Amino acid sequence: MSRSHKHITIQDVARAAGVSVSTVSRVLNGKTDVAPSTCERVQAVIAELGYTSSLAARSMRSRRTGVIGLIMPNLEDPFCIEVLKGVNHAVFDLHYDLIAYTSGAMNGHSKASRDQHYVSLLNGSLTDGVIVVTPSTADFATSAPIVAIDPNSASARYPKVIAANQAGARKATEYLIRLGHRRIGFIGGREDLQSARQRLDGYEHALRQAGIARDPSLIETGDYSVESGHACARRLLLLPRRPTAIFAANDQSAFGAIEAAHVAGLSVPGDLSVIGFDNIPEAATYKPALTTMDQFIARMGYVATEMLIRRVQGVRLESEWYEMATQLVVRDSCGAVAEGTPGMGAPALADWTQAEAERR
Amino acid sequence: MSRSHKHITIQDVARAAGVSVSTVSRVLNGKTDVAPSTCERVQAVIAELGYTSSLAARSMRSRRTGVIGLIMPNLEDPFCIEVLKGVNHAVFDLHYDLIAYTSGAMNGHSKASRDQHYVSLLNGSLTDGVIVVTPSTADFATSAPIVAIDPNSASARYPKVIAANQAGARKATEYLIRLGHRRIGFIGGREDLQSARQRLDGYEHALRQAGIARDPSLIETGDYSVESGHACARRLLLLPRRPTAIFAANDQSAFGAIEAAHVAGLSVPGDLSVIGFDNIPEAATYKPALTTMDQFIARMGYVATEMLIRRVQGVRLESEWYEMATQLVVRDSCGAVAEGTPGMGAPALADWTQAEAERR
DNA sequence: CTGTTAGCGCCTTCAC
DNA sequence: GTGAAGGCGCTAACAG
Repeated sequence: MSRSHKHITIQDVARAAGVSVSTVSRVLNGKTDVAPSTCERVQAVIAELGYTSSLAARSMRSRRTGVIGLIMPNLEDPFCIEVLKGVNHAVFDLHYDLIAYTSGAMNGHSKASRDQHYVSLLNGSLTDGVIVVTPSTADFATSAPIVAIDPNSASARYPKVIAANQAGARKATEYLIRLGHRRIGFIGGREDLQSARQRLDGYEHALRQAGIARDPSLIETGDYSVESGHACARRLLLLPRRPTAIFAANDQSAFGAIEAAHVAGLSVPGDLSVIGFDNIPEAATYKPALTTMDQFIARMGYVATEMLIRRVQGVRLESEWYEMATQLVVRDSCGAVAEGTPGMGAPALADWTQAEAERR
Repeated sequence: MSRSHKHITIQDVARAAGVSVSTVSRVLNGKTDVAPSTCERVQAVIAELGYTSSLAARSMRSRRTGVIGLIMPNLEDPFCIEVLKGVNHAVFDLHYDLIAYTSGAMNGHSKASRDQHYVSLLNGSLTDGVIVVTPSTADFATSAPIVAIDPNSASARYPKVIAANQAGARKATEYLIRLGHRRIGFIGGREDLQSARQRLDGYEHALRQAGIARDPSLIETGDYSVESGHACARRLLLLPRRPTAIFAANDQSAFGAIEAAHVAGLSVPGDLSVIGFDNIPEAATYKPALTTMDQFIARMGYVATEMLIRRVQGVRLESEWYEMATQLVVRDSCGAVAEGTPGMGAPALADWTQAEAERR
């Protein structure tokens, strides 16, 4: 199988088969103008030598490489992982290859530096096109097809797929209202993301619709992390009149909020209802299982890949913009507001400080 | 920022800076023999044009590309995801770039076809080296450095990192024994994996040590999936004398086992103790939180990356073989065996069929 | 049908 | 210090 320790190239194949490199190249690319006998012989040699053409060389010479790139800001983020799964799936179905690219950014690499990496990949034309998750820039210097998932700016000029955030957030809030809640806290996310703003919109819209007065103190802004969810929820629960429900704009914030509730000695959903957004896999196994808005993240990845590959193949997209519908997933973290809910109208302060003290 | 729609190449930079391409190449690669003034000017032009050298061209010409590859068999697998995180982290710390490669395998692509992809990547010298997770082949036809994580065969000739599976499984089983369990079921995994066999070894070793007779009917072989864990546990629980505890050789099997227990109307850990292996993130949030052996998967990825990069840089490894220690993580899925545990000595059949019927 | 000839963008001698 | 020339592995015109 493996005997040589040197790269074996198209030349080696040509020599072994007694033909020229171009002939080998032809059979490699499935050109039809090759004599069957020659073709067969070359195939045999290729198989025997275990030769595979170099992506680097190939992509330098030809337009099409058959691989698409995925650029993700943060591999620790379940959202990205879900996207990755969906893209992976699509790439498989469509007979492409995937190269997932990350500049190792976990703690905020500078945007400029990340963009540098993006361009590097694109510029290299290593890939036929690229999917960018929550891009930090609205404008890439490249001619290669790009599709964005959950872009940060409405002005992005390339095709994008994004969830129906406004409608989803509205539905989530309405669900809480239907459960009898009137004081509903909101934990938002990174303000640079379009989706975060849309979810806040949806929340406010639902409240207005229900005739509930807007209370700015019920609106917290975090960064979509568990920690920030915890911190935001803590502030909410310390309010003179604490909310009976919290809508966290992503699942991780919701986890943080539930954590905070437990620290405060509040039970979920008994004393506090919490609804999330995303429906990441952990939501189903969390304790309590999280009621949330599914935005079908993996499917977003799948759709984005389809769009990209269509563009790569020169097909005009019927729409530059795909909106993924959302769906309420009812699990165990929300309940109807009880008549005499403890804490209703009083801060959870007492429980909290006691609980905190115990943790020391 | 982005104005041109054409790839801008080193030539463009050279022209704009009024120097030759070789000079640009020199400053690009930090050669010292360039006049400071020239260097500065070139840098400025590079920045202004937003130029980045093409990975494809670079990797074709020079030995070092500064990127390492990661080949994973299956993105749906939490194990792989964890490895990915660890590798990503290390790559960041060591100032390399990462290209994660997957042949889109979810449903078993043939091994041959996957290997084809592996070789393609390696052969292309796009990367300086590659990390392979649970490789399906013990022998790659390439000279590029490789490090394997959790290899399938002891005979693999390249450096590897693997958990102390035997010792870990022993500790897990001993823990169950210490809890008073005597009938301990085992749910194993893919037999092609070295790790799976080692875990079975550890289990049997611990039993022998404790003077517990070996009962082949207590040993089930699955494939590390939730479904197979469920199926295996079902068989175990249907035994004339069902086990009071189950050691599942990975966390997903353990989840499946817990599922099966619930379907049978058995509570965990009340009626049945279940311990896993891996400590994937879901283990902590599962209900009940899973007691398991931590094998520090992400750290395995980190270590593998360090080993690989050391090899890439020509440093001789002190050892070709890194064994990751394991550690017991006690959570809520195991309990002491109760005196009159219901079902002890009797199959769970009655409950089962009833429960199954209800699900229809 | 097949071989020959140009490069793709870049790095590396080797001159000047 | 800097430029010119050659070639990495491959594909895409051209010739035969």
